[in-house]
Amino acid sequence: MALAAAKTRRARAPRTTRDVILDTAERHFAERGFDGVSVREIAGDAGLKNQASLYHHFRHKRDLYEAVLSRGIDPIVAVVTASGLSATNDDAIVAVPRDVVTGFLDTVIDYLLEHPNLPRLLQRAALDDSRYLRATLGRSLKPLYAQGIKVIAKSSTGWEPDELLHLGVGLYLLIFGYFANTQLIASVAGGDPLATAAINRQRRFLRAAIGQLLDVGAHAKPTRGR
Amino acid sequence: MALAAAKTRRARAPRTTRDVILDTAERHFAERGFDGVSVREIAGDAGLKNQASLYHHFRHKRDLYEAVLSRGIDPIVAVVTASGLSATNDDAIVAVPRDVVTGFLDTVIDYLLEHPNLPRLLQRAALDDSRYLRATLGRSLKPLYAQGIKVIAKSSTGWEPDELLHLGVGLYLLIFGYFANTQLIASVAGGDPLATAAINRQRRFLRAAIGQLLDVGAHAKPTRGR
Amino acid sequence: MALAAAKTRRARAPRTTRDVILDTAERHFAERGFDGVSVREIAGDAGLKNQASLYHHFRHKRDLYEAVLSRGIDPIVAVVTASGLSATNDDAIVAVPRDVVTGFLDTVIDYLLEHPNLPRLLQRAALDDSRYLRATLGRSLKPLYAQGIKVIAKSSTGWEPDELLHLGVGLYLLIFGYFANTQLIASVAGGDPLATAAINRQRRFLRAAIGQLLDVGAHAKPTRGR
Amino acid sequence: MALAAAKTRRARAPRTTRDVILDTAERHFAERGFDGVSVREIAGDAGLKNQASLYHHFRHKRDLYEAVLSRGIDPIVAVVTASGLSATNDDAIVAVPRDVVTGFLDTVIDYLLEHPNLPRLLQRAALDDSRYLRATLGRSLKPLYAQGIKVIAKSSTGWEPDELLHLGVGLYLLIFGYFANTQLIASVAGGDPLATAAINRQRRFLRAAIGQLLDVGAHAKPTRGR
DNA sequence: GATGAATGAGGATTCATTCAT
DNA sequence: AATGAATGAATCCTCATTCAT
Repeated sequence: MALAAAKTRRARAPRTTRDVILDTAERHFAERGFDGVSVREIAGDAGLKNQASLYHHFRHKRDLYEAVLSRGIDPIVAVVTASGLSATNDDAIVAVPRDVVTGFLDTVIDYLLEHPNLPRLLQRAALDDSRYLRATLGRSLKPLYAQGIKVIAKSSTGWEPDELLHLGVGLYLLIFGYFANTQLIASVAGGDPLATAAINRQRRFLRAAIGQLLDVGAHAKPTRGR
Repeated sequence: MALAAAKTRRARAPRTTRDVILDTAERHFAERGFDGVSVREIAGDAGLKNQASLYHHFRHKRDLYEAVLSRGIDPIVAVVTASGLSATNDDAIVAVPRDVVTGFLDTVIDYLLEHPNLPRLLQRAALDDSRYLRATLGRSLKPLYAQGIKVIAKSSTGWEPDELLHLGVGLYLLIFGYFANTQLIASVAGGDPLATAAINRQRRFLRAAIGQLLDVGAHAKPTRGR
Repeated sequence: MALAAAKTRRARAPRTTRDVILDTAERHFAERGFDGVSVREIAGDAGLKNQASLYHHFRHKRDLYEAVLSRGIDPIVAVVTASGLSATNDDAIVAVPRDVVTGFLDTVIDYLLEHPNLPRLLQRAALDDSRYLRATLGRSLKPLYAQGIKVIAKSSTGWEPDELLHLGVGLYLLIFGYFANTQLIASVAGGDPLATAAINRQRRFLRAAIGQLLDVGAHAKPTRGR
Repeated sequence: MALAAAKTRRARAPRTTRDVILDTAERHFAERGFDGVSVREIAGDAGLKNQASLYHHFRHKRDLYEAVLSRGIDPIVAVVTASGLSATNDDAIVAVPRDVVTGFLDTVIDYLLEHPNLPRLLQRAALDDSRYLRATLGRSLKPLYAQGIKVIAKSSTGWEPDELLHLGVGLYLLIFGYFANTQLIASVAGGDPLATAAINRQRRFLRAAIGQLLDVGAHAKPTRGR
């Protein structure tokens, strides 16, 4: 399928200089942020002898950054879209069976494991006042979120309509937050959060947790208000 | 109570230059990160005529940053510790009743609302490979997390022991993630995530969600393994 | 001969930016020392519009300084080595006839007159705790000194072996000290120590003085000890 | 005598802050030069908590430097003047017997050993275009040199009158150069040039060398001219 | 497509010095 | 006599970017 094809291409095809630059930049931007990385570093680590060479491929540092972001975000959007959790026609949206959720989770997690820089990269972009995220925001992120909320609405029980937005955010945080904060988790909890065993625990935890969150069901929710 | 007193003091007491610098730096670091802020900016916004003056109070930019972090983290740790969710004696740890959880949530949320820079500041620090977080990590964050896991263990049902670490991380992400990502949420979901109505929805959502997550209860969890 | 050729090349060849920087830096470092000169000054006097340009050729001020030192010291070492006062094979070392000493002196003095910054530059480096001299020290200065002592041993009479090290230092001081301290000498003795007449007197003085120092000979040396 | 008294006073008397500053500054200026030392360093090492305190004793860094120089040079001039090598009345100048030379040498060397910073300090000042040395120059150094030449004239044989100026410089270089360049000597020759054994060798060397230089005597000097 | 060289602007930090206390 | 605080100017060095080759 798409992912395997991409993987193969990435491994076999003679990567262009542009791709090497993008890969290097992705890693650096994820690790130290836009302002923490210099064009010189990226160019050097990409095997260029001179920063000027990089400007042949990207007119500005910002352009490079946005290219890295797009290249990182678009496939994720595609993965989510392709997972059967969304539909182009609103009427076609139906409740998602639990095994589809499980499949979706596994697909996303697998993708993040293959692209370990992405979660941090996105979290950083999100913090940066969406300064550089703007380009991709309107185009793909916003509709994706809207679509996701609709699916959640169909697939969950017991939530008030206005709580669904918060549930959507919560699910996003649970899924991506773990991978974006591996450094902190390692420091605080010990062990490698990306080790196979830890990942499997996280898979189980996410399945159970999301299952619980979708089905507030018969549970008597505590008194609200305040 | 303590918070009100602090608020008053903060407002009335003749703030020292050092405090003004810290406040200004906190805001800037939260908004644009360590590398995105120049000492000149901080000094200027703090009312100093010259960056040199700042160096009279902090020997390095990094020192200032760490002072900002400590000043931000320590009270949070104190709030959590004082919330009745922890105990110095392990044997004294008991299951936390739901209304205590609710009180804890309200306290933390109130605190974060009063210090709106903190969540982003911490999220940024967490992403930075904990470079600058290290100092505070061992001292307060790590033991706080360990303590939290024990409380969760007593207060939850249906989780395997090795899943508790992930549950702890998940609860942290749900609570702090919302406040750290208000920019992104505003962009994607629209509306001001810090408006009173939104905050109240988030309070309700968190109460219900955390309730659900603590009680996996009789639910049949999906098959694990993989 | 070699010197003339070098002189011509220096004057005619299209000097590279790097060479211009080195020349400018040499003059400034000699006149005011490493700490007394700013990179801005050097860059400006070298015709660069910006200090940043200088950093394209030398990564640090210190690197520039060491390049200046090496470029200054190495030819002197070469001159001394080529003067017939040394030999690669220790067995080949023989007493140096007086006219060879005279020739050596003239060569060295001619060289110093052509590079009037060198003596001060070296004297400054020597005072600086050899901080920056280290690079050149082990490589050329130390072996040169060792070799020189051996030649002096063969060419002198009447000195105890352990006094030869001091004689070597003394000869060095006599030869280079005059050129390194021209400013002081001018102030104290009046006149221009680099005027032709003064230089000729210094040549005569050095010849006679070195002759005397090499041949303690039949002279009854005063009682020693203490 | 005077030196012993000074020594005692230095050790016993409650040194004033001003003296502590001068001592500290002397050491630092000798080691790293005027431009290589900051007022902050001197103040700190002198036990002051703030640089401002230093300005209570010296209005400018330059004033402090000149005070250090004067305090260092004046006693040396006094020592030389008191050594019997000079006279206020020109007619009273007579040839100096060799044992007086020896006594003079020992006195000077003893003094330099007690004030190990002085030689480097003076050598640095001499290199600095005598910028800061000028003040003291006319007052004491110039007449001292003139006087010294007269004594040398009476005490030496075989030198042409116009060579005496160079001989005077040469003797100065031999005596002070060793102590000013101990760092370089240590690096190049190995061993500690200020160890007792090395100092004794230097004493013997200087006695013999100066004896030789004063008495060109019957030696046939090489042909001059050029 | 790549690179050596250059550059204006700005980075953090230190400088000597002053002033009120 | 001493010091905390402040400050303008300067420090070394790096930034992103451009241009000719």
